[in-house]
Amino acid sequence: MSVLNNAADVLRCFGNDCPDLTVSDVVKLLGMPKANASRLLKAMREANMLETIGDSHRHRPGRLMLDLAAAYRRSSLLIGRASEVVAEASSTFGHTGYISVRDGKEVTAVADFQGTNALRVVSNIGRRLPAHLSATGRSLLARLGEETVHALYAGHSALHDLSEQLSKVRHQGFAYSSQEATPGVDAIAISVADPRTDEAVSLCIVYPHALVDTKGRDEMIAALAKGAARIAEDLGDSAFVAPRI
Amino acid sequence: MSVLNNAADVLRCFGNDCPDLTVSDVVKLLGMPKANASRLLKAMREANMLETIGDSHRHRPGRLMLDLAAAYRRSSLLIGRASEVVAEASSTFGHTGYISVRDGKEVTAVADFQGTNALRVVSNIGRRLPAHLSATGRSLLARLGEETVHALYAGHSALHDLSEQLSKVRHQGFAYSSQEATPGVDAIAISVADPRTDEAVSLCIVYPHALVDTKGRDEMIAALAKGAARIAEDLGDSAFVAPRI
DNA sequence: ACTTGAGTTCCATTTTATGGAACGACTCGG
DNA sequence: CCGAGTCGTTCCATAAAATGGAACTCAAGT
Repeated sequence: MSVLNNAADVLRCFGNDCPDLTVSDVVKLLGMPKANASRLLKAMREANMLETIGDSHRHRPGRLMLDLAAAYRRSSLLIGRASEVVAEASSTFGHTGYISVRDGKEVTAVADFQGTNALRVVSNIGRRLPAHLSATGRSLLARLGEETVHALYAGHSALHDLSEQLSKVRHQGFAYSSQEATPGVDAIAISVADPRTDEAVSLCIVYPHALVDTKGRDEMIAALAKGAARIAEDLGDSAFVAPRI
Repeated sequence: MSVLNNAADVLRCFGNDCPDLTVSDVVKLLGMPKANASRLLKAMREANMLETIGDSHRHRPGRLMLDLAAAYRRSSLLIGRASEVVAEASSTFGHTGYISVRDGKEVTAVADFQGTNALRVVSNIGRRLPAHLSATGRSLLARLGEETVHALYAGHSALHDLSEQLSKVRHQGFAYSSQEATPGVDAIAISVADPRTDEAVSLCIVYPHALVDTKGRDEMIAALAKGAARIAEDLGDSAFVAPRI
């Protein structure tokens, strides 16, 4: 089913900095004969996997794709439970929260809860980030064994640093970052898993560095920790480490 | 490219009340030989369009699909502008807001903004609703010509009622529903379009009926109307009707 | 009018999908 | 422990696709 793989490759092109695609974009990005690219996009259009923007030749994901992320969320008890916790914490503290999943060396947010404070971190749902460069990602990587992480990041220059960070996360029970991915933005993240389905998600709160002191941070960690601990207990996540602040 | 169509049909199965699919579900729903269903799901799995839940035979949309809704949002200036307006209104009034698009006779939310009030309407992003049964849908249908609506709803028993409702919407410049789709929930919706791309979106606020009187409702209409009017002006939406309260 | 670039269509060849049937894995009830 | 039922996968010859080079259209830009 090489068409399917080609179609998937096209969809993968809609990355962080590519809101739309033309036939020649696809030719360039995937190195495909343009006859194929043309027919492929046409077929994807007819299947509602893509749609053209206005009457231009630019394509974006089609209506069919709009509901799938929601279906993903609905398929997972774990995501639902985690969303309740983060929604509550986001509402209480006024900061933006996420639920994220890991996919190899990347993490993606699957749900977001906008903060209510005047100064808040803007949601970036649907953007893939390198797992090792964010608190969310590290909280998820920390769930993997030391060896698994080594295998995943074999040959990666950041492996040594990462290992140290992860053992700290494993010990603390939460991941923390201060102004790492974005200047002025701090994040806390706690992961929890559903052993029945092998899923792991990260509960994350992001907030402006200038607005929160250590005490405020610890209150948020405690709030997430409490919710995560209950989820871990209910679903039987024996690997869960209760955060120690 | 019939595989693509079959794959699209499978994805379409992830509707409102179907969080996951097995091979036999696909056989039943699509009337496909089970050999094909088995191979199709396998291929879709390998293309990351689907993934299995844990080690069961149940499938849900794959990681590849998670970012596409976000890519759709990013591809549209109109959605971005509309999101700003609704986020602001949602934050000001504390009620939940949406941005929705129409797809034939259905509407889907593409972005949502959770309310902050203790009693608020829970977001239902990614659920397809019949356009004629919601304020959001009617605000979008009202943009179509009378004839287009007739063609779209030809033979539909609700056509007569709908026509009346739509002419009211056209005249008022906004759509309103009280306890229509959900008991106790009211909604206001205003649509605006980008003539450059032929897109139309609906800006919508939903709120508990018991919490808002006519004055409060009119304030929200005014807030949405102001934002929508600015978008209409900036993008050149000449069909926009400024709401009269 | 000529060039350039993007997109589509054509056609013979190769590759892939199709679906009936056989097969393997698992569950339930006796 | 057996057999019926359900579910999913694999096999195979046939039928139906995708493939890619080249020709073609269309719309700028010079």
